[in-house]
Amino acid sequence: MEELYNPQALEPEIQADWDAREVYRVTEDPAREKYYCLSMLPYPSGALHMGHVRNYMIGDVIARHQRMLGKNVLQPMGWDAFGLPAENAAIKNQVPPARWTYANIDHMRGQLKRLGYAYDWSREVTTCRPEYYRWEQLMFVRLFKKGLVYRQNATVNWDPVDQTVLANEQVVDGRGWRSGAVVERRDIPQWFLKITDYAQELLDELDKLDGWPDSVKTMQRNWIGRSEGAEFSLKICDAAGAPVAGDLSLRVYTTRPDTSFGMTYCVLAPEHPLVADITTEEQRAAVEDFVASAKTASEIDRLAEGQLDKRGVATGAYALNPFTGQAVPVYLADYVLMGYGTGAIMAVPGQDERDWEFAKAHGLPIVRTVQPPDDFDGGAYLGDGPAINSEWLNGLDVAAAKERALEWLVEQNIGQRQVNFRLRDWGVSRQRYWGCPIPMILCPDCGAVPVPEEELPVVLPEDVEFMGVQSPIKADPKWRQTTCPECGAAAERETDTFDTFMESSWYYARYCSPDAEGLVDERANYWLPVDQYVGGIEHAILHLMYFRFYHKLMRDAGLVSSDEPATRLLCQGMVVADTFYRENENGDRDYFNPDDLSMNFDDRGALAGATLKADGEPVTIGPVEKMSKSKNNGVDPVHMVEKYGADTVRLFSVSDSPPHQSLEWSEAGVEGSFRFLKRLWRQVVAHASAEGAAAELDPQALDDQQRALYRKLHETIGKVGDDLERRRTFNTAIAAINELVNATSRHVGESAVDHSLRRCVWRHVLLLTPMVPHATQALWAGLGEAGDVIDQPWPEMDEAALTRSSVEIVVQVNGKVRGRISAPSGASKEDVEQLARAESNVARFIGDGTVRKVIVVPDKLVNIVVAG
RNA sequence: GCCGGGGUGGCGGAAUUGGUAGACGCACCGGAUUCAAAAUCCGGCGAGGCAACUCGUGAGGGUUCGAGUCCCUCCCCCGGCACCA
Repeated sequence: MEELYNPQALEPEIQADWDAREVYRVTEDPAREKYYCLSMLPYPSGALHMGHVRNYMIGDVIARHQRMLGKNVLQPMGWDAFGLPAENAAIKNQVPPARWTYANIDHMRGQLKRLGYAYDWSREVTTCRPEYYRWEQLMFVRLFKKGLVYRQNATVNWDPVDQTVLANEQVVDGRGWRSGAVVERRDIPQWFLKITDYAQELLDELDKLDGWPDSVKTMQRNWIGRSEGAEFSLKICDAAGAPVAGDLSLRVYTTRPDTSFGMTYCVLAPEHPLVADITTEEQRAAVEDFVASAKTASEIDRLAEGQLDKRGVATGAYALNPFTGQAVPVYLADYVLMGYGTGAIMAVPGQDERDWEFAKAHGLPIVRTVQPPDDFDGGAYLGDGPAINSEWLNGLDVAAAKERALEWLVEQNIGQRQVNFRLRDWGVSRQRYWGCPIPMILCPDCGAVPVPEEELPVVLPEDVEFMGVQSPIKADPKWRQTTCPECGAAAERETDTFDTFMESSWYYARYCSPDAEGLVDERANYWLPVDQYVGGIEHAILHLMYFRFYHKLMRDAGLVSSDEPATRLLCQGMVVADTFYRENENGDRDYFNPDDLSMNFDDRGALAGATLKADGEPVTIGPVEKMSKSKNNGVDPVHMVEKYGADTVRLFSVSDSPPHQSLEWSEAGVEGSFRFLKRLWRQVVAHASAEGAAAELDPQALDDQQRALYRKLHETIGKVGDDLERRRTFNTAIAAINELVNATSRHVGESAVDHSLRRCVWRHVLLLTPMVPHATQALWAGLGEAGDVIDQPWPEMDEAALTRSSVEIVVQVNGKVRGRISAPSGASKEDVEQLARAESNVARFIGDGTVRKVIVVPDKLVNIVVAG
């Protein structure tokens, strides 16, 4: 065993050994309890950053701990390899997206291995490979046949110069990022998955996900946005309430049918199909004008410009309020969205803030139908109260009036109870090249026809010229042209590709049977559901919703048997760091990397200033922010591994804050972790060389001091296990181990029992193995122990070791600590009280006062309440 | 605006069920070692006070023998959603 801790020498050696023996490879074994620990797969952007390192450490600690607890642990890794950055890189570097992606994967795999993560690389998944995406295509074809897929027009950003669709992030200030042309909104046909069919189940089962953070569940609930109300029809009429030609009617959705008597107008969304039919001649020009302006200005643009005023126009038409028999005007306004409910509303300004504002802006009447409290002086009243101005509803509270109004609508046969969701169907078409081809054929006669299953996969050509304007498969007639599988006529392939969320919606299942002839095979049911999923909170809604949805699709296709894909979810915090910048002449900030700066500290050690090494001039210290390229505050993990070794980087990345909180990167902190490992190493080496052959410890032979250390050991075992498994607070687990190491180094006894005791403690470097697997392996071997640390059983806490003969009890007088006493463990209330009163300082504070009450918390605390 | 999570020393954070506030680490200070430095080891480290003590967990109030923890009012920060009828 080396005298000095030398991670650069020992880590690669241990990693090569793991690799050669494939120690993290697992197979299904029904006789053993399984544990599936999964971290969200990375996009192969080029190099690992600190965020990756910390994220994967969280999963690695859990996986390694579970393995030592005896479980059959699956921890896989793969690559979310399709996506826009590869296209951007292709343009910048003149490399085909595939080549750039595969090179990045090779590089990043090497980096992951250097950090020592316990992955089963035999199950690696790369989503841009046909062996992977062919099954995604098959699933899509089957979903199409099942009626869960449809094609419909949807709006995209269209660059009229480049003649291409742009992703939202490619639109800068309303212009195309390359061409600079003003981007248009254009409707083109796109593919949708019917996630809304599963809205209710996706909502209901959130209640069963006890192991998911509340924040994520709340976000999903809001996103699904279930609301209960009524849908009903109103007849279109003239201003006098007389019927118009064509017998038109308007259907509206409301959550407040109780307020129907207060309807003073109706509103249609600008895109509503009824608009053309009901608009009167006098209003036609104004309506067309409004519809055109509503199309150009997107909601988001207007929000950004603060234009939340209620724009709208009268159609000239009227609708008959079935409750009152009165005709109310029908307006058009862009505060009503075509995509929700029926795209039309009854407006009740007395009870709805948006309607109130519109009514005020357009001079429309307002009728209150719920009596507000006397002190209410606002506009629309949204609270509870008795119904007023509502004939047969008058006097009922909101809930009762809702029910009564609903019953009435059903009796009249004009409406019914209706549940609506905000959740939209999932648009999966992307007009990009670097994605999975959508396996559909567009036939002029038969329409959209799926590619026959036996012809899958539809392979995306990888060796292409790609300039970033036109997708190579859209540009290539040979790729496009095919024949219709149904009628045999000439037809064209769909040239859109899937949203990359499609690949990341089922990769976790593919890992279970990576070579299956199908999406998955029966092995999936051994591993699924995932026991612990780890990933960023930014995926709280989209990915984690699609992931749940796709699991249910696979379940309903008979592929998996569970209802939910993951039982426990941990969303890790960001890695953040100080920023440093100077303002340039344009008023923009030029950010500097900490590597290029000299830091100055004040008397108290706080960062007081920094200067650029290059010119010696000061820079401004900015706020602590997420490590990023744009803020130039990133630290290269590889550089850190070269300097300190993987174990130090691993240890620090989980030491300084709990996993779900952000971690402030501090090189001084990294050095602290490094110092700890060096200190541990020195002590174990000293023990192994001087006391190597110590006998097995006999707990009965311990004196008080020795027993105290032995107790500390077992307290630590208990705490670390609990922190790693239940609480997932790795920082406190590490702090506890730190305390144990400190206590052991202070233990100076030299007897044979002391030697045995120390040996017993040092064998428990096992507690650090999940965080620091290389160093603990070397120490384990150095202690003369055989085998791999990663396969040692997790230490068990000895309850008997925790017992104490006497305990220190805090004595309070009127809630303030006035003394400490030593009492036999488990002493009676009376005995403890007597000891407490006898303590001199306590006695002083009781003085002549009358003791009113004595509270005793056994073995912990006494509080003596004194009056006077 | 609505929803969720926070606010504790110079800093990151700990305090798990209402029971000793500040574990552990960083920074800093003092000492040992050294020709010297680095490294290492020992000690100190919330504020005020010689001390006894007093004060102290964003602000104010409350419940309690006892509140960082529970309740009410308010301020600030972070994240999500944002005309969803």
